[in-house]
Amino acid sequence: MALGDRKRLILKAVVDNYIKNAEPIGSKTLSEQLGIKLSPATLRNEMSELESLGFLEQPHTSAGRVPSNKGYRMYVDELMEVDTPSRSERERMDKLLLSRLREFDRLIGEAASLVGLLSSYAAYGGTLRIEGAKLKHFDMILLDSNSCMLVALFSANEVRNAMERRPHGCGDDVMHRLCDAVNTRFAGSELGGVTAVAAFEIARESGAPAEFCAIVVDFLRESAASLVRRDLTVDGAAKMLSLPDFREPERAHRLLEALSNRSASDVLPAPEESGRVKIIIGSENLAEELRDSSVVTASYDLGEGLRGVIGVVGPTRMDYAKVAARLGYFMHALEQHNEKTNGSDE
Amino acid sequence: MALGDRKRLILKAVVDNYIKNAEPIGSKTLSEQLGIKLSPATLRNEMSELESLGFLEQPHTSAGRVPSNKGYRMYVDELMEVDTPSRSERERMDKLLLSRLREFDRLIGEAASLVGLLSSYAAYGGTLRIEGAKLKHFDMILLDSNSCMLVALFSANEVRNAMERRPHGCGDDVMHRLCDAVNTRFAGSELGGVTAVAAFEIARESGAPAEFCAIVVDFLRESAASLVRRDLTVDGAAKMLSLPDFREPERAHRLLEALSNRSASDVLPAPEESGRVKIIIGSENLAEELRDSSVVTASYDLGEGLRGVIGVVGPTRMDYAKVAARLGYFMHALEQHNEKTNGSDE
DNA sequence: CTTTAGCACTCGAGGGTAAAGAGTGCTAAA
DNA sequence: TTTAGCACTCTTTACCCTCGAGTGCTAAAG
Repeated sequence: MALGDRKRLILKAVVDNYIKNAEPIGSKTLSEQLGIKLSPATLRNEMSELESLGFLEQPHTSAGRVPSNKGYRMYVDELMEVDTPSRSERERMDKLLLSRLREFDRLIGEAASLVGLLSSYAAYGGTLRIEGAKLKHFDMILLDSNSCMLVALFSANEVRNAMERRPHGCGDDVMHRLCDAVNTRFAGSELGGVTAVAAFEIARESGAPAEFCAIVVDFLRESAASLVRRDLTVDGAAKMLSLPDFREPERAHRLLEALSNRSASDVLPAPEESGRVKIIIGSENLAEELRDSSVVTASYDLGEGLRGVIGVVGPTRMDYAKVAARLGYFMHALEQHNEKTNGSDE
Repeated sequence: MALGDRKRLILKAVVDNYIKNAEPIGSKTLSEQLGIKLSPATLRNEMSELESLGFLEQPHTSAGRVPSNKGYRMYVDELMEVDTPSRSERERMDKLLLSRLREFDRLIGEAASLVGLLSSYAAYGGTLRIEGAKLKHFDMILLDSNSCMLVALFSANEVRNAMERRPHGCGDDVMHRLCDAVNTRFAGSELGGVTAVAAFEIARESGAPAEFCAIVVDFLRESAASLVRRDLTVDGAAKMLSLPDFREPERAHRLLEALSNRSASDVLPAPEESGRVKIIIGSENLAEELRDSSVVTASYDLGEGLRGVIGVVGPTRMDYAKVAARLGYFMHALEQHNEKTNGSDE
């Protein structure tokens, strides 16, 4: 489907214009805006052909043309120009990155928010997925004679803790042996196949009550499970209400409902190759309610199973170039920083 | 401002009706719905008086009447009937309460969500405020020769942790002394006036590098600060778009923007006496953008400085009786449970 | 004195028509 | 191959009209 240069130019102009103005564009206005000199009549012919090729659509007989999903696809794949983030935008992203290094999930959530904000419209969400998280260390903090705190440290520095009643008549030495038993047995493993049997064995090895060991094992299993997949918030959806695309309230309603009911992982694709920006246009969306919206996503993979996707959701008429460039920039910065840190760490 | 019994009855009927149907009610329909036999003409007189007293309003000359803010206030304070939660509603709330005991902030957030859901419309948020949180215990988990984890346990079982690089050439004994020094100095205190001087003193007592002690002190201070006030999520706002009150898109936009930009503590009042349900109607709201919305809130106080408010936001036409009863029920259940637990704990 | 029936009046909602405007496709000339 | 001209289509907007719900007022009835 090689499109002639002139058709490509015209298609690009139509999409650019529609993204900017949210209104169908006709031959006359187009002829004024287009770089090359072409009469409205010629453009009418070209546009009519682009329509029969499936790149454009007419809302009704006598309106201008609007890009079809196929048209957006072509635009995104071949036509759009890179829209480099401005200096101040880059600074905001860099600053966010540096300020949230300690709290990774907030970082990802806020990054998505910021990108949505920078592209001046759209709602955004993020998914965080830690695959094969390994237990690095288990410990207990003995508080007093009848309470203690369980602490589990996993790869990617994820921590989980829980307060527990301390078993009666169980000296510090027993508790320490329990810790050691858990660590020798589980440290470095994925806790995938932890069974209740393990609790008994640990109890035998350490001399701690079986009941308490069961609590510890459950804690470990639940903690590990809670790491596997975490959906992050959808934010900024309200902003979209002011977009002309959502003048019909029911369309707005549908989208907002979808964003608040569906989890981010429903909306966003599975993480891919790191740094990769992916664009899902209208009907390409799996979720029924998003068929007239688009999603721009970027994947990251920071090692240690820390992978995920962040994404920006907006109408199909969204400013793909802008969003993609900003997501791309952030991801690039994130990975660069990660490499640097890991380099000095290991 | 003692209102005659008949006027009270009429006002109640008008508000009830408007809450249900979202449409102004006129004398004729009212006369059909009212218990006592009164002709439309009589009702017109009464309603006209209620209007000049400020309890009712007319959207325009020839529409029915609608309650004013003052009318809602009267309704809420004296007129509305208790709307006891159904058995299944109570069960849902009880179940939520029991299933989330370990994660207090999630509990509060989800409770608000659930109450919003049960009352079939409205957005909801919650604020959690831990006042005067005291450090219960500080500990370090020594992972390997160059990393360790700081753990701080505060009252109300709030935990904070951070990974830190372990100072070079610093034996386990030094680290333990450091822990002890921190605990003897700070355990049981509010960490309000912790200064950098403390870090030097701890360093001197324990023999740990001053630089590392400074890191520890900063960690403690930041952790304590992060407990003081936490705003919880606003959820379910999208549902409100289907309410007839938000047929004008800009009104919907204004409210949703306010809910996503303003923090929950901006919208909700300061926590009050425990279990107290408070209703803020329309113009009584401090936040400008909420002047045509209402907020029903309930405060809790679980001791140990664990106080807060959860609230349901909706249009002024919201079903106050329903929301108030459900919030009240949940709070009651929460406090009862809390008393029971504390009773056996201490 | 209170309640009710009657009546003229007001105002918004809904429906239909007409004019305006934007854009198209087709044809024929450049 | 491009362009000018023209008839045609379709939406948007304005306007007018009618309908109906609801009101306030007055006067009669209880």
